[in-house]
Amino acid sequence: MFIFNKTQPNKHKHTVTMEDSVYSLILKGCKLSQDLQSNLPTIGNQPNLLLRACDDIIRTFATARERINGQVGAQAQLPSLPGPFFYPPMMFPEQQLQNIDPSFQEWLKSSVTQAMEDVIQTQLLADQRSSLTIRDHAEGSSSTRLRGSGGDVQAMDVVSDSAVRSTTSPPLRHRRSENARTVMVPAPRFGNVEIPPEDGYTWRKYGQKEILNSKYPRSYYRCTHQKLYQCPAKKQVQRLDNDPSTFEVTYNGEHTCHMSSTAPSIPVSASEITQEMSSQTITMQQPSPTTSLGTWLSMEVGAGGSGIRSMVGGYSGGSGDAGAGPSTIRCDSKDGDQYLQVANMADAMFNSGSSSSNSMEFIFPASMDQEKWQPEDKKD
DNA sequence: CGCATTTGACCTTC
DNA sequence: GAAGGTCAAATGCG
Repeated sequence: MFIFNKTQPNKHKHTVTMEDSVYSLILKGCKLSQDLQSNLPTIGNQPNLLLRACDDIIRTFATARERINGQVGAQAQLPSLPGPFFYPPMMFPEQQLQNIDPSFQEWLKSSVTQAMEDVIQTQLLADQRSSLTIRDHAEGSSSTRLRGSGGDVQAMDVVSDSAVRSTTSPPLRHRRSENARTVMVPAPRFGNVEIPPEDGYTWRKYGQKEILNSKYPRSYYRCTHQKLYQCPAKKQVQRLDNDPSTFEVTYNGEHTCHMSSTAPSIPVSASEITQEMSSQTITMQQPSPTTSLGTWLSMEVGAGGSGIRSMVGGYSGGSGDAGAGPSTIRCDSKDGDQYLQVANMADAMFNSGSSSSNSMEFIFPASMDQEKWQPEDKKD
C-alpha cells in the first residue's frame, strides 16, 4: 500500500469548468463499472446485456479521454525521459470527491487489481525519477529513496555510468555514448521479477550477452519504433551481481518516436478507442473481492479530505509492457497534471499496444478465460 | 502471417 | 586477441 501525501496544497483550485465534466465522466465510468461488477452474477451469462454494459463504460471513458486529449494536446511537452507513464500523482478536485456516494468510494478503494498495483508501482518509480536530477554520465552520482507500499522503502539510484561500473563491473572496453544514463531499478515485487519494471516505452530485445565477471547476462533493447520512426533509443538491462533484485538500466539515445504525428505513442482518439474496443473479443474474469486490493486508488475521501491522489503508471509483468502503445503525453505544467493523470488512467484502461501486455489485463488481470464468466451453477 | 525473442556469428573497439 | 555490442536467421507465439 502506498502512502501518499496526506495534505496537498490547494494549487488545483477547483472551478466549474470542463474539468468537472471530465471528472464526472470518469466517475460515471467507474460507477458503471461498479454496477457491472455487482450485476455480474446475474447477467454474466447474458452476452447482450454484458455487451451493452461494457459499451456504456467504454463510451463514457472514451468521451472523457477525448476531452482530456483536447486539453493535453495543447499543453504537452515531451521530454524523452522519463517515459510516457511518468506523470505526477493525480489530484481530484475536492468537490468531486464529496459528491461520491460512500459505497462507491468504498468500491473505488477496494477495486484494485494486481495489475493496477504494478501500474502504480511503476508510476511511483516514474514519479521519483522525474523528480530527480538525472545526471549524465560524466558527472557524479545521485540517489534517492522511494516511498514504498506499506511503509517499506525502495531505493532507486540514478547514477553515473562510471559510478556503476566502478562498483559493479570492470571498466568498459567499448563504446559508450556520452549521453548514456544509468538507472538502478528495483525488480517488480509482483509479476515476473525476472524482467525490469516497465518504463512506459515499448522495447524490442535484440541481443543478450554474457558479461565477463557478471553472474547475469546483459540484455540489449531498442525502441520498438526504431525502424518505423528511426527512433534511436536503446537500453541495456542487467541484474546486479550482488543484488539480483535490482536492475541496472542504461539508456542510450533519445526517443524520437513520440515526435512523429503518426507514431503510435500519440494517444488515439476516443472514436478509435471505441472502435478498437468494440472489435475486440474481451473476456473478463469476474472480479474477486479477494484480489489484491486497495492501492490503485489510494485516496482520502470525506470530510476535510484533501482529494484522491492516485498513482497511475505502468509496469505490466513482462508485460512488461505496461505501457501499451505507450502514451507519451507529458506535461510539465502543474495545471495540466490533472488532465494528464486522468488521461493516463484512461490510457491504462484502454490503450493497447504495449509490447508485452494487453492493457485490459491491467483491469482484469490473470487468467481471463471464458469459463470464469460462467455463473457458478453452470460450472462443472 | 506478423511480430517478438533467442542465439550464434560477426563487427567494433581497446 | 578479448570483450562488448549488433546483426540476422531460426524459432515461437498469438
